[in-house]
Amino acid sequence: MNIGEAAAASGISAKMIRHYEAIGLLRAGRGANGYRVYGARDVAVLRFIRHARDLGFPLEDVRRLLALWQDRARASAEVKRLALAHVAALESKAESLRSMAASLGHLALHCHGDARPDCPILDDLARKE
Amino acid sequence: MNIGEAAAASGISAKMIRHYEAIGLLRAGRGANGYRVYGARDVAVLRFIRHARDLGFPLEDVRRLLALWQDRARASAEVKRLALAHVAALESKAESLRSMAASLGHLALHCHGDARPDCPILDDLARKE
DNA sequence: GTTGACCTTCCCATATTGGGAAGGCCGAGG
DNA sequence: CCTCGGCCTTCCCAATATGGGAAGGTCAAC
Repeated sequence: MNIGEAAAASGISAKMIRHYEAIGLLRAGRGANGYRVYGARDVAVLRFIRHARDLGFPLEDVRRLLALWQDRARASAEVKRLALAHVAALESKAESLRSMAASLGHLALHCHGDARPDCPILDDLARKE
Repeated sequence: MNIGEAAAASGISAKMIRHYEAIGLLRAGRGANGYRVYGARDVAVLRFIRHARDLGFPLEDVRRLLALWQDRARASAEVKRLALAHVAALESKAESLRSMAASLGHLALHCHGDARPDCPILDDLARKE
């Protein structure tokens, strides 16, 4: 299977597959013509990566998860530790965004939003502090 | 006032002040020695930028907000439009992160997290699909 | 007049994904 | 046999925002 087919099978673009290889997340065999060659196992790895990315894991975490996945003697405690740390990071970031949205939403509530120039949003951004 | 003092007064690093100037968000005067020179008005602009960044506005939005702020004939409708669009973007991203956290948290609930290798988290990442 | 704190510009790095150019390889159809 | 479309290769550049650090100029104080 060439890279295009592996991309279609895994849901990761060919561009990113090459990138993941460049940063050492994968290895790919090469055919006589220099083309990368993939098998079912490689596609499984790519899908694993995609699922981890879909959960927001940064690539460094993905690297560790892949290593754990491929280590039959792993302790699930290590996986759980990584996962819970990531959950905490996600929640923290979500809360930060939610808080920004709430602040700005509150300011917008008091903005007429018409042709007049008065605007509590700009007033707040211009506050001294 | 030199850049260091402007940085301290505005809460934006000197590094970023130079960057903002490089991308045309600000202009700064120069002294005879080539040093950038800032006044109270410049610091007010810098603070405006910082407040907008604190609300998560991307720099392109900050550029528009600055232009609106400095336009006495602005319509507050335009500011409100920008703000509400940003609120929607923030909420959408927050929801996306929250959803990831929930999915992963749910998986982690079912993971023993001990010395055994079985792990529903890895099983899920490795699912075919 | 030297020292230390400040300033300058320029390059590099982070993390992730994509666009696009220049060129090689392959299979199909004329 | 030749050509064309579609795939592959590598390499460079783009975006987000921020910071590190080098090499060198300036200034104020001692």
